[in-house]
Amino acid sequence: MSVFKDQITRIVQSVPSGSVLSYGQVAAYTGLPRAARQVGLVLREMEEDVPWWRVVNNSGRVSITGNWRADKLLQSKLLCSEGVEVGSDFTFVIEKYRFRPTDEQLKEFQLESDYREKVMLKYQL
DNA sequence: ATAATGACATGTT
DNA sequence: TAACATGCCATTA
Repeated sequence: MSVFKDQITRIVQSVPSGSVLSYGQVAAYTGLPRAARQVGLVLREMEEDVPWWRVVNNSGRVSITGNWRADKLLQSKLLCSEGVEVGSDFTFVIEKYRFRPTDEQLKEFQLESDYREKVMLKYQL
């Protein structure tokens, strides 16, 4: 298992029920802010105990495709069951549910302090 | 080594 | 708004 996958696992597992975060956000927390696409590729093969459905497109929509064990409808249902109001067009107001880690949580992602501040700025509303 | 492949993001039309 | 184009980069073939 690569470090990248390992980090993604930890990050996604730290997201509470009812919250969501974008692929780019996950990427940013791994220290590779431009690796959003890879996050999706990794999630595709992820373990069962990782709440993959809380990871969404930054524009506020469920964008999952080409996965044999999960599709947009399943993800939408899972999110709805957690209180995220997903419309029939698979969109929702992301800023209403976006996961905003505490300083403590961010530190657990082991990022350098100056980089950590940038990430904080980018994803606070 | 090299090249193709995307559950993306962002800026331009 | 929404569609399109371009940049990205860890994996895999």
